[in-house]
Amino acid sequence: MTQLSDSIEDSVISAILGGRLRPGTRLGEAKLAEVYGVSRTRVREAMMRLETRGIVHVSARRGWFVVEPSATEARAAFQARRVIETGMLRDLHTLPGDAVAHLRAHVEEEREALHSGHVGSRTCLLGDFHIHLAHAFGNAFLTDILRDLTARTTLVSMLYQSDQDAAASSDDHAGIVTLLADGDYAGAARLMDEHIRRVEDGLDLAAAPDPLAGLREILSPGAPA
Amino acid sequence: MTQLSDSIEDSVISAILGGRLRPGTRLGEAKLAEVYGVSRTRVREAMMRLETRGIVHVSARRGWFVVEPSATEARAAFQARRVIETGMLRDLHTLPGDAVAHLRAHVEEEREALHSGHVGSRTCLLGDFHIHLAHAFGNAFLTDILRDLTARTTLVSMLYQSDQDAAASSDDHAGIVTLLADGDYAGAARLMDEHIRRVEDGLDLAAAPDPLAGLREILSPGAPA
DNA sequence: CGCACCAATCTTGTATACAAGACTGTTGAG
DNA sequence: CTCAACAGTCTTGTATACAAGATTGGTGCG
Repeated sequence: MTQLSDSIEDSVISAILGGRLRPGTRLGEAKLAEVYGVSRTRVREAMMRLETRGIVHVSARRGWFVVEPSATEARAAFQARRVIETGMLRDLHTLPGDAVAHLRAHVEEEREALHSGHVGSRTCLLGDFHIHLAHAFGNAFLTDILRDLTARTTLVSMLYQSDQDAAASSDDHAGIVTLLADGDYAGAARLMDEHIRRVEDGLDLAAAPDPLAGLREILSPGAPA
Repeated sequence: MTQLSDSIEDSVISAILGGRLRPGTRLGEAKLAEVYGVSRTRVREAMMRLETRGIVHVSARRGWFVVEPSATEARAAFQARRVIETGMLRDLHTLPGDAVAHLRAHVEEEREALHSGHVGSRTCLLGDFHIHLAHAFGNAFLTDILRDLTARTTLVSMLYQSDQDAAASSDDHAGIVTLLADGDYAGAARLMDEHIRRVEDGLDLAAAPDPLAGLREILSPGAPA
C-alpha cells in the first residue's frame, strides 16, 4: 500500500526478473531496512506481501529467502502460465489499436539485447513480453497474476540451469505477434502453448536443484569446458 | 505463515464465501484483535495479506474494508475466472480416479442445500464447486488463484444484486461433471464458459453499486413488494 | 435556525523494545 | 585428532507506545 513498501516489493521482483537475485538468496530484514532507509516494520510488511505472492518465504528466526521452487512446483508454475496465457489468447476478440505496435517494438528490443549480449536485460525482456501481452489483453487481475508467475518461472530457469535458447524464444515471440497482427488468435494461442512447453522442456527438472550451485560457480577457477 | 494469522485470513475468506461478510464492511483492527484474542500486529499482518490477495483494502487511518469491486473490476474478475477455468479444462488429459466421484458428491450436496433453503451454505457450496474442480486439476497455484477470484466474484454477486438462479447453476455444475466423467474435456470447457457467462449476465452491472444497500435493507420495515 | 469552526475521541501508521530461537565458534574430554 | 557440549551472537517474532490523521459532536456566530 504505502509508497515505500511498494518500491521494496517492486525492487525485489525486478531484481528477480533481471536475474540479479537468485533463488535461495537470503534477505535479512536489518540489511534491507538499511538499504532502503526504512525501519524493519516496513521491510517485514513488504516481505509478507511478497510471501503471499509466492516470491519469498520465511524460515522461522532464520530469515527471508527467495523461493526455490521444487520440480513439482516448477512444472505447476509453467502449467499455470500455459493455461492462463493460452486461455487469454483464445478468449481474445479484438486488441487495442496500438497493442501490436507496442509488442513489435518490444520484440525489437529483445533482438537488440540479444545481439548486445547483456544477459540480465535479455532475461528481463523475455519475461516482460508475456507481461506486456497480458497488459494488452486488458485484464488487470490476470496481468498481476502473470507477473508473479513469470517471476517464479524465471527463478525456476535459474535453478534448473535452463539451456534455453534465448534467440528461439524471441523468435517465438515474434511469431506470436505476427499471428496477433493477422487476427489469428487461435493460432497465437497454439504457438504460445508450444512456446511455453519448449521453455519448460529446456529445463532439467530431473536434476535435483543444487543448493550449492551459487557457491560452486563462484569457487570454480575457470569454466570447466 | 503463522497458524493464527492463517486462521484470521481463512475466517474472513470463508465469511465472504458464505455471504456473512458483505462488500464494504469495515474490519477494525482493534475489534478483530479482540475477537481473535491476538494483538493488533497479527491482525494487521493478516489484513495486509488479504489486501495483496485483493480481498480487503485499507483506507488511510480509517480502517480496513471488504473490497467493493467496480463494474469494470467485476467484469475483469469474471473474465479471469472464465479464462483460467476453461483453460484448465482444455488442458486436461486425465483426472484422478476419485475426482469425478468427489465432484458428483459435491453437486449432490448443492442439491440438498438448494432444497433445504439455507442461502449461506448454498452460496458457499456453489463457489466451492469451482475450487474443488481446480483442486482435482491438481495445480496448487491455480487453485489458490481461483479461491481468491471466487471470493471476489461472490462479493460482486452481493454488490450487484445477482438474481442468478442457484438451481440453474447447480444444473450447469452437474452437466460439467457428466461431461468430465465421459472424458469430454472440451465439451466441459465449453459448458463452463457458458456457465460463467450466464452467472455474469445475471448481474446488473449497469446499476451503480448502492453504498447504502446494507443500511436500506436493515431499515426497510418489510420487503417493499 | 443554519452553518462554519473547533475540540475531543477514535483509528491506523510507524518505530522501538524485548523475548525466543537458531547458528557459530570455542573449549574440553576421550 | 575428533566430536560433543556450551556460551555468545545474531535474527526474527510479538507486543506496546506514541504520532498523525479522520471523524464526530458541540458551540458560537451570523
